[in-house]
Amino acid sequence: MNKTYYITTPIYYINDVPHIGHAYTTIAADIMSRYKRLCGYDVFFLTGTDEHGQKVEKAAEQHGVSPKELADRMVHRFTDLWQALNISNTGFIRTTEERHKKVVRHMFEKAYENGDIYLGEYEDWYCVPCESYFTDLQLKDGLCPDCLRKPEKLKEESFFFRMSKYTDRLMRLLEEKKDFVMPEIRYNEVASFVKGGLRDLSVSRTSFSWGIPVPVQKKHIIYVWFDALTNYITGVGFLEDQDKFNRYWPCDAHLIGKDILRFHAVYWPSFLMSLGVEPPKHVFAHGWWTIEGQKMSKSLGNVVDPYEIVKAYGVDEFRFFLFREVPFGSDGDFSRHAIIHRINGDLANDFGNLTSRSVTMIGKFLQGKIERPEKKGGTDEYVEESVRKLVDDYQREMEVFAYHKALHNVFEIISILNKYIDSEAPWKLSKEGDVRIKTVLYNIWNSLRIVSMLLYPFMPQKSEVIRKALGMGTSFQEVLFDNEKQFYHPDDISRIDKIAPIFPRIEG
RNA sequence: GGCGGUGUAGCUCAGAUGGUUAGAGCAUGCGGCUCAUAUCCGCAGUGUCCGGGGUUCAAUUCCCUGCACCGCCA
Repeated sequence: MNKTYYITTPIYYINDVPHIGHAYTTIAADIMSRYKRLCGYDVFFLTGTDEHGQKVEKAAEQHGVSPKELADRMVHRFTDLWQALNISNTGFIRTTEERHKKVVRHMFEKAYENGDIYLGEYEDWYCVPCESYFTDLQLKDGLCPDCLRKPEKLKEESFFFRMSKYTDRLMRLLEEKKDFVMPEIRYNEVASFVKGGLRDLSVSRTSFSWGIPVPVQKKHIIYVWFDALTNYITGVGFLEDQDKFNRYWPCDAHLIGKDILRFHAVYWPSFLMSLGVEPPKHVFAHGWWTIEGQKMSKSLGNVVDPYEIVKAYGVDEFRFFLFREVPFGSDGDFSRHAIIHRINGDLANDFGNLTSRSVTMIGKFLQGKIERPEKKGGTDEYVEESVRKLVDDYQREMEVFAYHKALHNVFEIISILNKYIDSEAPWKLSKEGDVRIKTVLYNIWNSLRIVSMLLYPFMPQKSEVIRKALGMGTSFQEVLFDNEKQFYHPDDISRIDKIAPIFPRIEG
């Protein structure tokens, strides 16, 4: 394998309780990873946890343990969830790991040698729960604009990164690569931000100690972004395994929420420029979920626990819903009603029922075998051509993270198949002893096999079940998209027959 | 305050270098089939395409302006 693909999620703050937002980004990355593997890529998929900072330090104090102990305890909340959600990450990084600290120190030293780091003084308002600094102007009636709690006034010595120096180079990067930031609306935001000129960035703090000390002056702790973002190069072996690093870097895509766009699209590339490392190819910022029409917040108590959704509706159903319901990149609303509606409409009625009726007919009319077509007629040609075209469209959309459009194409195929069955009425062909029934069921079988592959990145488990129901002995993990998207006659499949509903309707 | 976005059927949205009856899904009503998970298929709709003005033979689509909502920045 010589084609590689490297995709990341942000590293999640270890102190957070994982919610639908964390799940969303991670599933999105998993979908692309699985899709790229199908296409024959050697995929590196990195996620992890950000474990430094004042909040962890304070929480540890409260629990009477060391910050590292606390982190060790908390990290399972994420790793367990990724297992429950069927996340196929190939790497997991924690910022407390030695390999990471080494890279952060190296990056700092390099920048220092370049003259990109200097000692200055930092004065601002700091909100502890949000771990964010605000200027006077940003405060809302003297309170933190995010959480409306009272911030602390801080004035301290701090190291600064000379980001201002990189304004022009970033501008050039943006002009040369219009898809550096996706979707377009986010690109525009970043471009206008950079155009306004970049200010130097405070990259150290003396107000807490849980973090990576500045190499030249240990009382300073390297501050969040200079530490956290670095994980993306640590995770693929920077300084440790140069071959691996060269193999995967530059990263194909950093998937993030829109709230951390600036850090990824502006700070991170400028850090890399200072280090003399290529910037990533794409940064994709997605939107936010509201819950039952309301903003998700701890105080409202409406934070959605992904485990509960999975328990209530199923992993694949949840994964599917997130990307079928809303264009990837836009905001969306999660509601009980909406997910049930999707499951019943798209999965049970359209797709599940199509699968059921198809395998039953193959069992009943062809004794569970797929025969070679002998005669064409009706809309046979149309179906095959449509599938071919829609598969191409699907691939085009997947390439640009337009998951919703990709899924739209899949459901277009499903709709065509339901109509095809209706118009060709295999039960009638069977009764009349028309050999074209072989052709019709051959087309349905092939189309369905292809559809299950197209849905595999979104619903890995259910797709395998369907593949098996279609008599296939191999799993999607051993299959190549380009081979599998063809219509072919299978000669070594097991007998196909009626199966229990794969997506039962949810009543009530 | 600066920059950008959005406003189209009951709901969610698509759309047209300006040109015959403006589309899809869902929801609603009626009809059909029986292979299928009371599933599927067909038919039927309804729209001041945000308001106002302009350009044009012709604008919902272009321009200006107003209103509403949203995002980024200060």
